[in-house]
Amino acid sequence: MAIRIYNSLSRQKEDFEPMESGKVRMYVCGPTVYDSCHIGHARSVVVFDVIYRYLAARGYNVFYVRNFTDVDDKIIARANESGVSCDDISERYIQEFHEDMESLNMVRPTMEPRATEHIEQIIGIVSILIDKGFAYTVDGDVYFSVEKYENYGKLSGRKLEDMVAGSRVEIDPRKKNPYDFVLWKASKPDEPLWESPWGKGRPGWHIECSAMSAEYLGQSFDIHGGGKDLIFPHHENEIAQSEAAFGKTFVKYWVHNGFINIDQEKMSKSLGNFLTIKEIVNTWHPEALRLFLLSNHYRSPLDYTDQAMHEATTGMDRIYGLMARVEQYLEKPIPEITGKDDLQVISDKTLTSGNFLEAMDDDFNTAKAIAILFETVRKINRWIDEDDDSKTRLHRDSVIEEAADILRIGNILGIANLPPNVYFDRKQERMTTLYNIDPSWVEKKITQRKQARQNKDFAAADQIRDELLALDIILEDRAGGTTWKMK
RNA sequence: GGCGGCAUAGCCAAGUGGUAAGGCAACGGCCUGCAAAGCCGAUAUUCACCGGUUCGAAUCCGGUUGCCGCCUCCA
Repeated sequence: MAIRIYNSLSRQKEDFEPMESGKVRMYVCGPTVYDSCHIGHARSVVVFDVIYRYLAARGYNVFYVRNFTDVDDKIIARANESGVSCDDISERYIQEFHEDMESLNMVRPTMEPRATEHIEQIIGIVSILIDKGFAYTVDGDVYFSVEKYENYGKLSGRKLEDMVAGSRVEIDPRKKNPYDFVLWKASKPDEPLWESPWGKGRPGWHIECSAMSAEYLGQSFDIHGGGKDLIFPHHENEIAQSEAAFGKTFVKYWVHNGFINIDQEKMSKSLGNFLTIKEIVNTWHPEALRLFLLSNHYRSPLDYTDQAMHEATTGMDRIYGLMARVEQYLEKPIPEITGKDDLQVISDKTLTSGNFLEAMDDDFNTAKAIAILFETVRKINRWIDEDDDSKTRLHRDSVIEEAADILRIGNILGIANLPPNVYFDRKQERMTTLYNIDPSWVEKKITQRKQARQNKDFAAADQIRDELLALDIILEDRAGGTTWKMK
């Protein structure tokens, strides 16, 4: 059973066969580090995180590169605005990016190279392109000549002729074709610069990815990913540069994730509807965000709303609620049940529940995978319900087996891997802070209510419960005592 | 103007030829002092609309309508 991946280049799903058997080389465009990361970055990064985890779980040895663009007009603008160096800006946002990634439970890529650390390689490729006649210099700038590369437009599905006709591109008289793009920019005052054969300057945007991917993955590699918006011009230009320079197929499978809207509106700075990862994670549990992001197919657009996050939160509560219940049922903590096995290889035989692998093999259908996860949750809840009356624990083995599946599936989706009490404690902490509620006061109320219930004074007990409910605090009377949670 | 995508229950959403997953919400039942949680049950004769192919279509083809994205920095 082969993994099938939708290839943006061929516009169809293809059987996945890596160039080198058992090994996958994957490059994903990382952020330009001039500002905080937003939910759009989160989606891209979570999608490829799951793809990475899944390929690893399917037994591939995955070499995963995600770059930082740390030299760029926007970084320079930021630096000049705030009177600090470009390095200060990029350092600061790289660090912030790593914090965000950690909060989202992201696996670190094999390499996280920076553009500025590969100037030598960039100059090397630009030189090759000039030597081969694909690039030309003007006043210290170097441009790629799109007309010289015959396949220009093959990824984005455009023809040069069509594009020039209805073009919105400003005409730069120094370019031979309006779609020629800059490989090397002559430096202006107050800009970072490097020595080059064409004078002092800095790399253009697209060339760094060609240079860094070649450096770590080779001139041909398996998977190149990024947001849909990067198809044109960024990835189109990468193909042109790399294939022109190296004379071989650049990438076998192009994978692009869809965009996020906020309340049905395109997210943009001008509309002021930008949501940073930090803002979201302050309000919602990071795993709820992951669940939300993975609940749609990765190529579809996805609408971020408070309601959607609420639903995802309820979903995570349900999963962790089940896990807590399993612990109670088996009288041991979850990690003991399964053993701690991060990214272990899984096969048809490993998983007993549903067709998780089938779902994921089909172009990483995480929505379907999540459905299987919930079906498993329901199944286990049912078994435990059935066993509640008996001392025989008839379903004990099945519960163990399928609870382990939940962890394995969760491990690939990057959710449900916390001990349940940690999840609920953190959630409660976050909520009580957010709502400004004192947990010890709640405990006091619960004790009062317990007293009332023991005295069969249910009116008083219910009054306390209503009082707490008014503050969005929900009580649950369980065998072991009353627990509470925030709505 | 060019290129591409989407339209499935109140909402979100999977499903690309064999008779509609899953989640949220709401409803009925079990459980409970009552709740909550959990479980069970009933919920789309039907997949924007029209036509075609087929024994059979949400799924393929043609057309219509509506929404969206890219073509400029963008995940």
